[in-house]
Amino acid sequence: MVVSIKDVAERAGVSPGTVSNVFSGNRAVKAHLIERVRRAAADLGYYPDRAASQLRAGKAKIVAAVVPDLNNPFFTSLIASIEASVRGEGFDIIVASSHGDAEEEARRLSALLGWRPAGLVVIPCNDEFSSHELLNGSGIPFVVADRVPSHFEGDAVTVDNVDAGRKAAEHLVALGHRRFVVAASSMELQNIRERCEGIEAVLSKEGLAAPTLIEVGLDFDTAEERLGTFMKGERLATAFIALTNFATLAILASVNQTGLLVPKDISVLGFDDYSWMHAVNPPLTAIRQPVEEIGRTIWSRLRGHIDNENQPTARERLSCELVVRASTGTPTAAGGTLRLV
Amino acid sequence: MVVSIKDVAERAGVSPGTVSNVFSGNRAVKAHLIERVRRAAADLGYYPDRAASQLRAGKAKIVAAVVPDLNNPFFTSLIASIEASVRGEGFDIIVASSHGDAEEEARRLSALLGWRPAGLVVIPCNDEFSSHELLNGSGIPFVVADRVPSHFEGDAVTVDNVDAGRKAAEHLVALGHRRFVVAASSMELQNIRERCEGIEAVLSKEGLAAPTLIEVGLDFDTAEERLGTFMKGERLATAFIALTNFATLAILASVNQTGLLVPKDISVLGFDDYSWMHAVNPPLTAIRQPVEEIGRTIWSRLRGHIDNENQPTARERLSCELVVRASTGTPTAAGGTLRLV
DNA sequence: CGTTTTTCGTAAATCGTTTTACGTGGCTGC
DNA sequence: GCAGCCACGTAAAACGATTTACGAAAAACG
Repeated sequence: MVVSIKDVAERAGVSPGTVSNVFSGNRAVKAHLIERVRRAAADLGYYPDRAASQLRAGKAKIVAAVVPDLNNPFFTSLIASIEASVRGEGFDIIVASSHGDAEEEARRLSALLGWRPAGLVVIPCNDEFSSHELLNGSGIPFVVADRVPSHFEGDAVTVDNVDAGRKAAEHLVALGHRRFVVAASSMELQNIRERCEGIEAVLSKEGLAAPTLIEVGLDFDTAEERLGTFMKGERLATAFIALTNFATLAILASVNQTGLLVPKDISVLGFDDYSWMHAVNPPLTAIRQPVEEIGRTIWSRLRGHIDNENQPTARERLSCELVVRASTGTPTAAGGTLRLV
Repeated sequence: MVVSIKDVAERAGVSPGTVSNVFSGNRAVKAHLIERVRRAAADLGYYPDRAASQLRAGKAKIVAAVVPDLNNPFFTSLIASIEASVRGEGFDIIVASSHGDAEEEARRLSALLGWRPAGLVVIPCNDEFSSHELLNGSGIPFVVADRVPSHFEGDAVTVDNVDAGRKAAEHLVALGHRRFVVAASSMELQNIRERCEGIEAVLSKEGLAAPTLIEVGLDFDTAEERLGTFMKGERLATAFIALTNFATLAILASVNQTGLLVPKDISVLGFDDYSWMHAVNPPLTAIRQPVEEIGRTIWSRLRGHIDNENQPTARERLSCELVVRASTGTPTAAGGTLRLV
């Protein structure tokens, strides 16, 4: 029923080995035979069985990716970028979501390892990164992205998070802001802590008070809820800094709900950079992560390990960029702080 | 180097067949042997090689998905939803992007077919859907989603696009709007044509003029550009309808750029429903596609074919929902139309 | 207790490739 | 013209799992 290499060989009057060579290009085959094999394959609608091929050849031409949430545009755009890098070289990409759960992460990971992928990229769902050993034991090269635990030793690519925080804070301080609230997803995450660190470094250097910190959680709905209740309390601040894209959204929603005007009443600085951010009114000032470059870097690391068994591991740290649009401005003349009630 | 079933068998003092039975559950194994095998496997860090398993067993436990663009949140949220359905049943999902190119689509598709997946879902990049025969010939069940060519006969799940268009138009007409511009991605696409059809049906029933139609293309950047130049011309309208999420974004961007106020000067009705739409100011009225349900439906179709060789094909059509927020309102009293210059 | 049936372990065949080892014919160089 | 060497085709041995066929022991039954 399914047509195998043997059928093609028979029809073309050659041996299976020759057909294999025609398709894989592993050894030279005379032109007229190539022609015959191609025709036979086309007639029969043959395409090689990857499972068989992989079983024999040992190497996989897949890269697997595990991310915490396929509904988070940061993760999917990262996947898109990895896919773009990878497809040119004949690799397929197989994705799984850990749904933010460490056990699920381990399960998905070991399921994926069963495919013996050439490489694997994982964005851990928390800083424990308990799947760590599983991966180390597998002998399959992997790189950790975005959320990299502080103690982690292997290959990793992230952005320079403290610099990102710094850039955000410097921009706002330069505009004259003095009191900040920052909306973080979760302080359990190393990258988030680093972003905070960057902000705090700037503020303390300037002799300013530490920012008010709100942990808004990892998805939009809880973020909106927590910010909402926060807004109800009495707070002083002239600028909001978001530390993730969901936090950005949540801030925007809450600010709009309370009827504050951006940037007149309050400045908002977002994280990540998506189309909607410059379609909205006012267009959002934000810290842009170089998603494309992150994807490319991940692949080049992986690629290196695939080609060269003992390439040394490395930690790559790319830098973010502040893109200034209209949601940040000088604080209101009237005292420079605004009371939110 | 990699540990195989034979190594486990040896260590546990049983035959490979028994180990296989322990892991696959295909035949009963005595408890004490299960115990021994499990321990041996754990000690050695064994996990079954999926390629080998699939080669022998024939069946694949993968579903493959090909979409036009992994940066489009509609497609990725669909993938997320399919993944969620699929993972419970031990399937992995392997994704590819056709990058909007029919040839690439065919290439990716045949690459994926090589994995002999249990099922396949494809969102074609255009209405030719030339990969059609490739898929039919493969004998692998597949379902076409979202963009389904009119002539297509197989399994398909879409939303009821003409109804979606109708709902959008009815809402705006009820508010008192008379002149519309609709931003479509491309009229080459059946689903887009249907959405237009729905709108036009309502307008003509009400004796209103056909809407001004702009084709904004398939990604945000070209969309913004085309709408931008359109806005420069002189047009009369009180309401914008977007037919895709990128078109929504582009409309918003252009409207903001021209300084028009929503909904006072002009009403905007978006397509798809994402977090940012209700975080922005004003929150967007939009037509919501039931992404979750689409994903579930796709899987249930696929599932049916996997379990039952000759399940009849069917065309599922789910309905969209209008979610009314603040970006649509009654047209300005001053004549009901606004001249954009 | 003898017979039949069931349970469950093992050995060996098998899936569709790739790869190794070998063979054959043609070409080179002297 | 012969040794040596390519170039390239074929047969057969892998790869690591599942599955089939078989047999031994245990259970069921009268």
